[in-house]
Amino acid sequence: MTIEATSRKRQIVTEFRQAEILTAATHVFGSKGFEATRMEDIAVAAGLAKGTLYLYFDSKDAIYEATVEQAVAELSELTEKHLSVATGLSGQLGAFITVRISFWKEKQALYRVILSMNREGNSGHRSLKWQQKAVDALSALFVAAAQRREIPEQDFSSAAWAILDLIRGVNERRITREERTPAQEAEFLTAFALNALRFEKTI
Amino acid sequence: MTIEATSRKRQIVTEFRQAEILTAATHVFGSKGFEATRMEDIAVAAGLAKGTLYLYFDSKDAIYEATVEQAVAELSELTEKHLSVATGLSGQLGAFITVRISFWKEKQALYRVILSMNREGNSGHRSLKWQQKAVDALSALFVAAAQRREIPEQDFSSAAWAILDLIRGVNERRITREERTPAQEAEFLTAFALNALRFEKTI
Amino acid sequence: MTIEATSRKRQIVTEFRQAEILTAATHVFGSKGFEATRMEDIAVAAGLAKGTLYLYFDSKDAIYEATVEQAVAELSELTEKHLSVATGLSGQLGAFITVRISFWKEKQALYRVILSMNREGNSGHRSLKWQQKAVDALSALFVAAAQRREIPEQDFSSAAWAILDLIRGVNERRITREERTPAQEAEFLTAFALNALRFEKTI
Amino acid sequence: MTIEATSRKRQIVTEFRQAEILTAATHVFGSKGFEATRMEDIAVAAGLAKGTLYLYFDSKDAIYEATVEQAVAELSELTEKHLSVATGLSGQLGAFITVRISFWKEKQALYRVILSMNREGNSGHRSLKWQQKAVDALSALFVAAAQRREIPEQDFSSAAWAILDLIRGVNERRITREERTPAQEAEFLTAFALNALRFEKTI
DNA sequence: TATGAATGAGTTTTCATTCAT
DNA sequence: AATGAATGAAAACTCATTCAT
Repeated sequence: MTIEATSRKRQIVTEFRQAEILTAATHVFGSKGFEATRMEDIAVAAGLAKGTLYLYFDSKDAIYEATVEQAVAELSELTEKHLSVATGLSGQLGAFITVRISFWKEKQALYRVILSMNREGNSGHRSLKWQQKAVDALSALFVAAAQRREIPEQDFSSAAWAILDLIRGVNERRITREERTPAQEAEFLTAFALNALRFEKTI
Repeated sequence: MTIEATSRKRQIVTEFRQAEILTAATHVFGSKGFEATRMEDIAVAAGLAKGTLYLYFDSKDAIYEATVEQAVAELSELTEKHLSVATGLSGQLGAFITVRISFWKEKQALYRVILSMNREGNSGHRSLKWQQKAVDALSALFVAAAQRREIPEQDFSSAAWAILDLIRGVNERRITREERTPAQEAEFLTAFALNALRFEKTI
Repeated sequence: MTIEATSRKRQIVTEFRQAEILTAATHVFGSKGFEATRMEDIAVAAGLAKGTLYLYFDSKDAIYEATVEQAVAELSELTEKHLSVATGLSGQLGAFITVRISFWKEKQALYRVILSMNREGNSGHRSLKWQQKAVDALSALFVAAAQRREIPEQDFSSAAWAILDLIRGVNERRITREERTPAQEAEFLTAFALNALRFEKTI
Repeated sequence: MTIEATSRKRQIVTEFRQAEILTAATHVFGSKGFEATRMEDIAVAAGLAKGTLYLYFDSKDAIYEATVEQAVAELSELTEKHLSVATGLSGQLGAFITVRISFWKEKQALYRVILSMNREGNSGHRSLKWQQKAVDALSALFVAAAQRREIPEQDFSSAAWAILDLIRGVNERRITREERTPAQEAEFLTAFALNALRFEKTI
C-alpha cells in the first residue's frame, strides 16, 4: 500500500471515530446538559476509554462545539432539501416550519444541545450567528413572495426572526408535553405566521 | 428598646441583606449562568465574604431559586399594573408586550436568569410552569376580545404561547444587539401578533 | 464602694460565669465529643452569646482544658472524703472503687470528657498525668496494708494502675449498658482486685 | 493476555493499592486521630495524590472503617493462632495476653485507631461489639478450666471483660512510656489475673 | 459587658486532563 | 492507537474567632 493510501485510510478511520464520539456526545449533552456531562459519560456512551477521546478532540469544549456544529449542519441540509421541492409562500413556509418541527421530534437530544448553547455569559452570541443563516433563507422567501404580490412589503428580517422564535417555542414545549403531532403544530404555526405576514400592519 | 422592636429591626436588616445578595446574585447568574457562577463571585459582587452568604441562604441552589422567584414576581406585578389601565385588545396586548420588553431592557441579567432556568436536564419544566400564568392572562384577554367580536374564535392558548415566544425572541436578541427602542420593538410585535390573531386561519 | 470592693465583685461575677460555662460545656462535650461540639452549642447551653464565651475563655481549647480539670478536681475531692472514713484495705479499696463508679454514674458526661481527653496524638500524655495522683493514693493504701500484713509485698504501682484500668472498663460499659447497680459492680471489682492482691504471684 | 487474566491482574493491583492506603491511613489515624487527619495527610503518607484515594475508597469515613476492620481482623487471626498451641489455663491466658501486648507493641498506630473508635457520641457502641468476640473466647477458656477444676465457678463474662481492661491499660501506657518488655508486662498481668480468678471471691 | 454578624482559612470531594504502559 | 490510573486545581460549605455596636 502506498504511503498516501495508508494516510488516507487513517484519515477515514479518524473521521469515523470522531463521528461516533459526536453521536454519543449528542445524546449525553442532550440529556444532561453541558456541565453535568462527564467525559467518562461520553466515553462509555461511545464505547471507548476516557483517554481515547483526547486522541480525537482537544477538550470537552471542543467536543461540545463539534456536536453543535454537526446538529446545525444536519438541519441546514435537510431544510435545503425540503425547500427545493415546495412552491408558493404557503408551501415553502410550511416546508420550512415542518422540517424544523419534525427534525426536533427525531432529535430532541440534539435540539437540547443547541438550546443549551446559551450556556455561560456567551449567551446568544454564537447562537445568533448560526440562526442568521435561517433568517436569510426565510427573508429570501419573503422577498420572492412580495415580488409575486403574495404578501405586502414589510420588515422581512424581523418577520423571519419572529417565525424562528415561534418554531423554537413550539419545539421547546414539545420536549415536555407532546399534545399534537408535528403536522398539527406545523399547520397552526404556518397559518399563524401567514396571517401575520399577509396583511398590512395596522394597530 | 423593647424586645419586639429589636427583633423587628433584626428582621428588617436580614431582609435587607437578603435583598442585597439577590441583587448581586441576579447580575452574576445573569452574566455567567448558574454552573459557572461561584459563591465567591456572588460574595464579591455583594461586598461580603463567602461565609456570610450562608448566614442568609442555605446553599447556592437556594440563592438561585430565590433569584428566579424574585424576577418572576417582579414581572408579574408590573404586568398587572399596566394591564389595569389599558383598554381594547390592541391596547392591552400592546401593554403586555411593552411591559415585557421594557422590563427586560432594565433587567437583562434577571431575564437571563429566567432563561437559564432550563439548566440541567430539568428542561424548562419549572420554566413552563411560571409561564403558564402569563398564558392564562393572555388567553383571558383574547376571550374577552372574541366576545367583543374584535377577533374570531380560535385556539387562544396556542396563540398566547406563540406571543410569549415572540417576546422572548425579541428580548434575547436585544441582549446582544440593540438596534431599536423598546417602543419600536413592541410596536412591531403588537402589529404582527394582532394580524395573526385577527383573521380566520387559512393556508 | 471602694475600688477593691468593685474589683472583688467583678472577680466573683467572672468566676461565676466561668463556672456556668464549664457546666454547659461539660454536657455538650460529654454528649458530642470535642470535635463535634460547636462554640455555638456551648453558648446556647450556657444561655449566652457566642462572643461572650471569649470574654471568659481564650479559645475552645481553653474551655475544654478547664472542663477536664474541673472534672478531675471534683473526683479527687470526693475520693479523699470517702477514703478518710474507711478502714482496712478491704474497706478503703472498696471506698475508692465505689466512689469512682458512683461518681461516673452521676456524671457520665464528665466522664466521657475525660475519656475523650486522648483526642489527637497527645493521647494518654495528659491523661496519664492526672491519673498518677490516683495511682499514688492507691499505692499508699497498699503499702500500709502490706505493713499490716494484709497483703504481700509486690509491685504496688503496677497493681494500682491495673485497678484503675478495671474501674475504667466497668464505667465505660455502664455508659451503653447498665445491667447492675454501682454497688454490685463495685463489689465484684473489689473482690476481683483483692484476690489478685492478696496472694503471692505464681504462674 | 486473556481478558480474565487482565481483569484478575487489575483486581490484584487494586487490592494492593487499597492495602497501601490502609497502611498509610493506619499510621496517620493512629497518630492524629480521625478528626485531625486530613485526606491530604493520608495521600502524602501513601505517596499518592489526594484524588487517587477516591479511586479506591468512597470517602474518608470508608477509609477509616476499613482501617479499623483490618486491625481487628489481624488481631483475631493472630490470637487464634497462638491459642491453638497453648495448653492449660495458665498457658492459654498467658498466650492471649502476650499476643495482645506484643501485637500492640508492633502496631501501636493500629491500636490507637481502635481506641479512637469511640469517637463522636457513638461512644464505643461499635467498640464493644468487636470486643465481644474476645470476651467470648476468654469465657470459653474459663469454662473449660472450671471443668478441669483449675478455677472455681464464677462470673466468667465479667472476669473476661476485666482482663481485657487490664490489657488495654497496659498497652495504653506502653504508648508513652515503655519501661518493661512485653514479656514482663504479660507475665505480671497473667499472674495478676490468674490470682484473681483462682480464688473464691471474699471480701 | 454582651452581642451576633461577618470573616476567611481550611476541609472534603469532583473531574478534566495527562501520560506510562 | 488505546487505555485508565493518577493527578491536582477548583468548588461548596463550615465554624472558630473577631470586632463594631
